[in-house]
Amino acid sequence: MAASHSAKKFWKPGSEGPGISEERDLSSETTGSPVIYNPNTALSIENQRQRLPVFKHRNNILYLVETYQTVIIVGETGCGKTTQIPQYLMEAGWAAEGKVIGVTQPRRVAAISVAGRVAEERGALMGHEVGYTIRFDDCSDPQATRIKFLTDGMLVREMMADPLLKKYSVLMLDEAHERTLYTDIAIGLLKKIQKKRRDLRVIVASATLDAKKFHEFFNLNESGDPSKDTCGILTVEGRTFPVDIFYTISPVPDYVKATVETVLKIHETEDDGDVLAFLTGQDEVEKVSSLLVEHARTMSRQGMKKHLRILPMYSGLPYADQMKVFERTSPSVRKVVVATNIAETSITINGVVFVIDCAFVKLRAYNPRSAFESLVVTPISKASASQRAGRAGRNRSGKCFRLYTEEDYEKLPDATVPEMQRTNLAPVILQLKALGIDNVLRFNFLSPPPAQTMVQALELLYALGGLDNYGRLTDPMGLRMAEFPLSPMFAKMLLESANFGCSQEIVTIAAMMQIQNLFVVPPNQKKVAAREHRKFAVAEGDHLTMLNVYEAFIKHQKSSQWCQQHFLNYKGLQRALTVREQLRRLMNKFKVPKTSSEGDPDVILRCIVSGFFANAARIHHSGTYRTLRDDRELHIHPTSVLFGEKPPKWVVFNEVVQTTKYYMRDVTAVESSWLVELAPHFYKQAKHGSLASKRSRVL
DNA sequence: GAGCACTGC
Repeated sequence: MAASHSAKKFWKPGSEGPGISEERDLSSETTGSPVIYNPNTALSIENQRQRLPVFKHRNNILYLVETYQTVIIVGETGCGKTTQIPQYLMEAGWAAEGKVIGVTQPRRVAAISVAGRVAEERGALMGHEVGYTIRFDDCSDPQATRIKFLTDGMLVREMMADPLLKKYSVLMLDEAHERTLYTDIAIGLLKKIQKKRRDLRVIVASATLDAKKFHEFFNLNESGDPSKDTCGILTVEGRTFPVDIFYTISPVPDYVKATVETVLKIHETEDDGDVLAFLTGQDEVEKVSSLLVEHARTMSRQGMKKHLRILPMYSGLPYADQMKVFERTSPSVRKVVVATNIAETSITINGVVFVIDCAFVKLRAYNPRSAFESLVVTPISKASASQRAGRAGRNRSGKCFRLYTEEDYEKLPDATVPEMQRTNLAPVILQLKALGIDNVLRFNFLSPPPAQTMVQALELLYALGGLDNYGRLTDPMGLRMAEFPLSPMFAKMLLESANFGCSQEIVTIAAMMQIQNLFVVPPNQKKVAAREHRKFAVAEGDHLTMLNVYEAFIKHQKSSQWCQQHFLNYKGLQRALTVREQLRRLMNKFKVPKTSSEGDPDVILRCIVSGFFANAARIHHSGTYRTLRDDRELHIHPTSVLFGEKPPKWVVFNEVVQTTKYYMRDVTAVESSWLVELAPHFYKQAKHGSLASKRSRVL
């Protein structure tokens, strides 16, 4: 770990160059890309394993797991905890008698790549002794697999079939400091399981900041005598390179401009090494990229020897363009990746030596009063700043340019608000109920969500018929809804679809709505793309438009070329096929018959209303929409096919996103009579043929 | 007239 004792130096983007360095600690890091083993040059696997920092702690880790029910491991980047600890446990006998050592990851790719590495180290075929389980891809063997990597969401699913997780002897929750929704749920549930299963061991792998919180949460010792603690802590040093941190002298008025200036300054004054710049959204990424491309052209014309290659990176970018950031460049080219937060944890780009950090991130927020989610540009946390800086020190020592003052850094919160406290909880509450947690308000949350958010969730679940008057899961509706890997409104819509005679179409629509960025819009071909997309549009709205796209995709033999011609997300559509198949299987399980509307749109729309009635809006004389529930102003999202068209009187929508205004996404025109008919417990007929929510004032 | 952080089941 680097000491922070050198003189603090600052620089100002656009004026003087970066000054002397100050080294700082870097926080723990994700298990990144798979390591490639070359038998000709590499050390023997055994030798490599012993050189990892975690190896020195092997016996201590085994002692702690033997002694304590829960062990918190603070493992820094590159210490080897994820790949080694499960192997130590297996070697010590924790996988004997058919027991399994489970290791969770927040992301699918991480689960696969880490499993691959461990299988390779053990000389095992993937899916036998070592395996992984993620949605749509179970590469494990119930008899043979001893070490199993899985996503934390998958672990929560497994609890529905096996509430005490009997097959596991140890569960290690990796990257717990990220505090993703499912990691937090798993943590709460595991604490409950541990009370019934004293033999179950839990290892929480986390960054320094959160270790104490995890320890307090898991320690069941109330005697005040530390020798009776049920939870231990161990810190394992990492293996990363030092990163010098630079702050600005004064606050930066415009970080978009400052990012461009800093890239150019680095290019002029610094040695070789690629640049990674963090911004908050697609717009900013495109803006900075295009400005830099202009500068790069000018510099080439002026005969600058070293070239700049500018690469935008965000999740909505077409797959082929995303892949470009991983391509190697020639030594005469400096790669500049301009990215959203996707580059903070989800992807790792090799060769990055310089990081530029604007101090902001776009985060989901949930307003329990309006029941709307929004995306808000928020200052990052210190943990996040550290994570971003660490991206510069993976291959050799690097530099991080923070576009804010050290004083402002000190004001940042230590950690990001856990997802549990920023999201709509209806899916979580439904799942907890299905797992037998009757009183969800008293569930042992690591960070309890706002009570009002829970009440909102309970009300919605009641309105959907998933809960009864006593808040108990209904049988069969609630039980079945919980089995769908979708939010409760979708589950309700699917389960009702047989009553409307359109289960085939509804399964397709539900699957299509799970994919993001179905319509691809390359920034330089906006008009052509829009023209192609209009070909699928129908007056009823986005749901039937998506159905059209899917059916056309099938008609054209699921061709990737056809997708490209029509600016459609091919990988997304492939995913929709898989999701659809999974949903179809669940429908069969619940004996929902296959029926088709045979071209009648109304039955499909009515079925959508049966799930999404709570998300209804009517046109206001001002020309904008108002929610039926509480008369809030809404607008049709510009990505909707209904945007710019003659606005229908009544609509239902999938979700609301708040940016500059409240926008409805995935919008479909409906009849007001359907709302009263299909949700009589929710709406009643008011004066003047209008509708009113039973939960708010009559309009 | 105008907009889409990132995961996961």
